[in-house]
Amino acid sequence: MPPNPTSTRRDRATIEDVAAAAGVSVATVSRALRGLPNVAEPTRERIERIAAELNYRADPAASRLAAGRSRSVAVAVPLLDGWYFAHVVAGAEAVFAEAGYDTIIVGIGAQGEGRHVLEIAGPIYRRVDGLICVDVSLTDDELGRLQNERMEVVYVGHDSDAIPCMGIDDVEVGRLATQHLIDLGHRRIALINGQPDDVLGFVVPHKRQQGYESAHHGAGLTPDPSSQMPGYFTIEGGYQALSRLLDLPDPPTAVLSFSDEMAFGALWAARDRGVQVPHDLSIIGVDDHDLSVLLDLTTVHQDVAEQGALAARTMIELLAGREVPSGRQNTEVRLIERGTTAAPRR
Amino acid sequence: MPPNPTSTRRDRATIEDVAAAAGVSVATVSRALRGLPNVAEPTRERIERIAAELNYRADPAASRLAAGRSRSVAVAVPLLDGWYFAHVVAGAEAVFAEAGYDTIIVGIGAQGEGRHVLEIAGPIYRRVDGLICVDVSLTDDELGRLQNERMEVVYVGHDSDAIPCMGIDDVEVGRLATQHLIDLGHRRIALINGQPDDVLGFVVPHKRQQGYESAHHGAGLTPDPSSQMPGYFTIEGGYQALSRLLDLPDPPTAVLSFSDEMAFGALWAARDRGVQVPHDLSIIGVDDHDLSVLLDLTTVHQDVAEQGALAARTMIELLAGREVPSGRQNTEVRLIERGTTAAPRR
DNA sequence: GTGAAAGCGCTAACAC
DNA sequence: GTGTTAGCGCTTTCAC
Repeated sequence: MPPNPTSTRRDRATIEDVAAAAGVSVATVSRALRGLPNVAEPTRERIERIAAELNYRADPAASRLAAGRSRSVAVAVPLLDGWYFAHVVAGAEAVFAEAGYDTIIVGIGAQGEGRHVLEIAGPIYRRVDGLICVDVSLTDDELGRLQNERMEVVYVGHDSDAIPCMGIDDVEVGRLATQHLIDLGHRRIALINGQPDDVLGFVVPHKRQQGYESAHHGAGLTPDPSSQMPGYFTIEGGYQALSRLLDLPDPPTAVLSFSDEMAFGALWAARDRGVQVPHDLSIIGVDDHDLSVLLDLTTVHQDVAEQGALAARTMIELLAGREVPSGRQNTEVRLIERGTTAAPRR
Repeated sequence: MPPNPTSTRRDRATIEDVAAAAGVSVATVSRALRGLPNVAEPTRERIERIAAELNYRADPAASRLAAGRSRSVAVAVPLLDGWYFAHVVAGAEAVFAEAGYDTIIVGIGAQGEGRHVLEIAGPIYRRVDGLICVDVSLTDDELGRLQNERMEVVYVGHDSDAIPCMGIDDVEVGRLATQHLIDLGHRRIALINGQPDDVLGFVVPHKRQQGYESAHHGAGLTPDPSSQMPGYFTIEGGYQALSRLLDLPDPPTAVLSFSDEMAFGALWAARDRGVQVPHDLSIIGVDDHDLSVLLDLTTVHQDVAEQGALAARTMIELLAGREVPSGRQNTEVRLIERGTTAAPRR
């Protein structure tokens, strides 16, 4: 075979090239470049210099294969284009990038009709060191299988006592928002919820609903189940939900929407119907979406990017083998009073 | 060394397990499972059945190392939480997932101050087969280096004649929006642009501005450079930009914002100032953001998710070794007239 | 149509 | 503190 130095394989320096140039073995190069002990300082410096000159970087596939770690994590979300999910992912990605981890995104598809984690097992299998599930639930079996493959799992939104979970106090969110409406004098408070009835143990709306109910009970009121509509966490869903609520024989004077995006849809429906907000109807959301201030929407603020960042930091700790308390870690929420809520007209 | 069969390595079937169970060699298993020729149909079926039973999937790191392809792509975006970027990524991810590719997201950081592609080389180096740059530019040198490593590159938004680019006709966008305002009778039409002066050859605002200018010229008008403000493609930036425009000695009667999010900021500023839209001021955006209908914003519609999907399909073709025409592939745009534009008051 | 064997580029024992 | 070496699990010639 003729020597063919200018062919395809001109590309990249390997660890052997660095070792040869530095006059050491590949093992030493590997140690030096990963900051492991047992490398003399002058040796390390020389190797680092040469590696830089040669523009060498370890092939991730090769190190994954040899070491069993890929320095990448997956973030699973129902849909990528929702405001909430985009912000969680953004928060997580920034932290992971900083720490040298790659972020693989996996869209599960909303409404449970989509791919389930059984299927995302494909992208995830042996490809990532950890998985962050954002409002995506794993069955015990799935969780067990992942952990059996030495994968770390962190939840955002969902709850579990087996693994670390980031989120907010959703019961408090429901309570806070409902109490605000009750304090204003409302008695018929409708709900724009998530799914009609909960598909995959999506616990967030359940908990918010608990808060909604407890606020009612605390005021000696009984919530009316017939004024609780699914809004699917979309603008369109919120529109539909409020439309139906307004068709009720005894329509509500106020509505709590479990997301700002659904509240936007509700605002839209109200406008289409000629219903004056807040005079005829008060609307309160949850999230404090970037546009809520513009639409003057009263809402419960949460820091979504921070939850993503927290999840990422927790994951990094876990992957570093450090102990992390499983269970919930909540970020603060607070009521933001704006113009879409007021006392009922009578 | 004592045999230790029950230790850590209990996890997963390897290709050898499948080969043994099927009574064939690993080579045949590999061929069969990847749909390559030269496998007898009964053999293939048997192998597929056994692989399924054993829940076998090829280790991606091992195949990457052996084959040089990782079946994953990177999508680089300035920021992940903008509406536009979230939708491009969502569109691309769905297509990639369908085709069995993993999607790695890489946030570059807005405004050029962030990490540049030189640095994203880290996550990207030998880790992905291709890179989609969304409003992120590569220098010729960077592009050359990537291609030298046999990576395919596709642009969304940006322009290049060396590689395939997805987008819209940005000149037409600027022209269409400006013409709409001119047709309504406006003569002092301000602009809310992207960066103050263009950092990294971000060509999209430039082209929209060309359209803005050509519409002016076509009507015998001369655009006023002093009424062109940077809005940084953020809500906040749009707010600031309109605030400054309203402070001008001779404020505009209409403003074209190069994104709906900036237009939302402008709407907000107008409201804060007590400026009535559209009576005192017309505002038109670009995007047709999900919330534009709610804010009754006149805008130029584009299908963002489709651009991401197109980019992904193009990338898949490229990676399959099929020919793809380099150069631009535009999706349709159209004017959506809503309530924020009207004839000037006098 | 199928198998044997040589790597892909790295990490991790272990020996020195 | 450094080198040797045996894999990691797959793909891919090349024989048969």
